[in-house]
Amino acid sequence: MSRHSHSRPDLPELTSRLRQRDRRITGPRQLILDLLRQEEHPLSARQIHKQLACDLATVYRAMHMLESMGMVKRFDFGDGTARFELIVDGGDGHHHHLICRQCSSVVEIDECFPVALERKIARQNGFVRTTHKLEFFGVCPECQ
Amino acid sequence: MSRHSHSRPDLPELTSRLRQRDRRITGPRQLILDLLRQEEHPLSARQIHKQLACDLATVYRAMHMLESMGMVKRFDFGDGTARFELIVDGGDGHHHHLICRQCSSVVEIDECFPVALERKIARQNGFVRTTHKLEFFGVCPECQ
DNA sequence: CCCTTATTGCAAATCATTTGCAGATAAACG
DNA sequence: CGTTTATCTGCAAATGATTTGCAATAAGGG
Repeated sequence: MSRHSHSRPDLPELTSRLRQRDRRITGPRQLILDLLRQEEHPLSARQIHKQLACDLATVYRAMHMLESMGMVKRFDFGDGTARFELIVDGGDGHHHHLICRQCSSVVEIDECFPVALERKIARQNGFVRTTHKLEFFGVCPECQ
Repeated sequence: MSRHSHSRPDLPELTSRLRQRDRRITGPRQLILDLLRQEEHPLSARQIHKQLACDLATVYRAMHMLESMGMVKRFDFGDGTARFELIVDGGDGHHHHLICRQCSSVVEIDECFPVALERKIARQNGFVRTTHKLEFFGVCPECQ
């Protein structure tokens, strides 16, 4: 069962989380949340900005706030542009992607195998509070 | 056995590879190769530049050339700065790191577990020519 | 409805990286 | 060795992502 079968929060559900944390429910924030809500894949700040009537700086500021609130997760596809995804399942949003290096299409990878590996590596090196970033790259069926 | 027990090429060995590919053996390139040769961990262009008497742009240009020649590997620690490591063992330099989010110290992880996983994910999604980027983050013993 | 304070838009700043260009210099040749 | 020539380098300016200062605006409480 894919994580995309998990509940996608509706907009009031999302904005109420802002209210609970003393954050104002503004026009731009509603637009941004509503857009992220409908997206399966991570979006860059520029992509978000292009589709909405609000400033780029506002998008970046909103992303920082939402990230610090644990509502969005930042991903890094190695092209120098951060991408953001709404966390939909109440967890920490940890998962991975498979990205086509030709057309940049994205497949969400729901399973996370490296956890066990991560624990082992952490233990071996005396590290604590470990996480990891893992993304896969290749050429998708369409681009072959 | 750690990959750091593998042979570390000496400078003439490295520069001769440039000659074989019709690349000039210049002062800056020798400095850069000699510095990378002595480093265990990836260095950013800025770090390289700070230690050498050559222009930052020259460092970046050298990195591109060396990367395209398969002599250095680019790593991404998620802080918006590329880091480069000399490939020492004749392979493709593929490996991973464990990075302290406090002091930025780096541990090289020699094993690569996700290969099998990568194949499975590639097959399931019809992707070909896949790779992956995987880095671990945590807090090192000193910073705890 | 008013007040206070968070938030926004806009422009300018910052940071990593790239690029244009004229001068320097490896490497080939005689 | 000197000449030649294409490759490199340094410097400065351009680029692209992201951040920040600040005055104007707008939530949300009273």
